[in-house]
Amino acid sequence: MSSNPDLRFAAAKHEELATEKGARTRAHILDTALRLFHERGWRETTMRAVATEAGVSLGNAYYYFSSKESLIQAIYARSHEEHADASADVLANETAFGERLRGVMRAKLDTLAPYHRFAAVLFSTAADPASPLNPWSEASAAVRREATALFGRVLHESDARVPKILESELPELLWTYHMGIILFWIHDRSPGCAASYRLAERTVELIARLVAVSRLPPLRPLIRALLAVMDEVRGAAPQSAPA
Amino acid sequence: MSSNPDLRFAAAKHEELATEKGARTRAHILDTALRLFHERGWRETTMRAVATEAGVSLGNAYYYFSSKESLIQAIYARSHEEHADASADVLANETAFGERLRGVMRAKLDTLAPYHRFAAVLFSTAADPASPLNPWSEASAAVRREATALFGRVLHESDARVPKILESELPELLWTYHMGIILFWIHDRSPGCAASYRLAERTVELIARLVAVSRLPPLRPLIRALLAVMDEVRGAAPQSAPA
DNA sequence: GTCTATAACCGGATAGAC
DNA sequence: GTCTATCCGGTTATAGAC
Repeated sequence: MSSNPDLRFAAAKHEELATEKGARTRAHILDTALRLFHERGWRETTMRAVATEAGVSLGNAYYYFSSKESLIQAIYARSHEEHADASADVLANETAFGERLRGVMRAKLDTLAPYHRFAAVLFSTAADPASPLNPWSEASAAVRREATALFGRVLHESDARVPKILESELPELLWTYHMGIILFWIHDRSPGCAASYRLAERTVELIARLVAVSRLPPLRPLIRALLAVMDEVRGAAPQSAPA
Repeated sequence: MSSNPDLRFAAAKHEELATEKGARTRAHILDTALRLFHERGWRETTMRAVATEAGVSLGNAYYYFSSKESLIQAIYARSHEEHADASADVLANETAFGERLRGVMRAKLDTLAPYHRFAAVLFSTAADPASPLNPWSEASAAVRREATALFGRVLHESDARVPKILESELPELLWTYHMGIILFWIHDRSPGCAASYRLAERTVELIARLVAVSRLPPLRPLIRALLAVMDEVRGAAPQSAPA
């Protein structure tokens, strides 16, 4: 995993290939940034403040993180790992499809919680097709693949029986769904993001039901049409990230 | 419409209440900005360049547009009006639901075309919950309502027969769908955005079919669950826009 | 080569005079 | 309503230390 240059560019460059001290400096800057983002928010935290608080010069901070955004990229990768860890338990012990999905979605919201304060910026820069943070960008391909695989495990090691044509596509559909929940969560101002948890519960149930009825004959052509659309979407828009 | 302060704040303030000259200056700055965004892109166009090209000082440009983003807001409102105009024809003459929806979606893509070059920024800032450009924000409420009403006309003046419980909610679902198409379009790099048109065609057909089968008894509980989720989503996340 | 620092550049935004 | 002058913060150039 950490050998993947897309996902782990900075880590590979500094934590593996470079010196011990460099790795520690980098980690320290990242931790400091994370703390300041929590305390003050994203816009309110200047790179100068991050550098000062971390006890390094501004130029040095930029040596490790090429931009303020790239700090987010590092946080993004960290969050994904936390989610995978938090999902391990349900994935190992549950067999019911609905329960597995519910557990993974809960784990997602749980692990995201500490980032809620500045998640808006994370997502909004991620929405820019030109940004490497964009989920469809090359830079994000590795994380996206891994996350999709996670949803693949939700499905394939479960008791669910779905039509063959749908089976291979469903993980990606589930990943897209989970992005939708995140979008909602970003806007969620309810205490403890309770609304997001509730929404996840309901939609998980809805999806479980949809999966259950997916074998009904009259729905077959609809599913086929849906998959055709997905192919279409996947085929287009593979832009790289221009500077 | 222009009496609505949310949608038309700047316009109301300057085009209606202020002087002739001020209105002309404002329009000229906006036109200049639009041209420069086309020619150079968003990031590459500086406020200084806009001011210089428009023949005004930097401070003066900021007198009319409180931020670089607020230029986009003005463009956003303009685009919506263009869409409504371009949709008038199909809405007046077509009766088949699928055809009406197809026409309105085509009109959307047609009218959006000139903005494709810098649409990414438009959308990415719009994804920020704190941004007034956000479709769910108070500032956008008026445009959203109008756009939803447009999709209401697509449905209600058509020949489609849908279950009662769905009838009142479908317009908002269609609006959400149309946002999804826009998201795709933003990423679309195919010549003339042909992929987006194709996707719209396919999804319109898919939706028409879904609407047609929506009366199947076994789907009734699913629809009910879907509507419950929509209620949930609507209830939450009504954040205002902090500075 | 790896790391750190200082000084400067650039552009968004604001203050305040006219 | 318009300007000039200035601030502020992201980013870069570059020089040197280890």
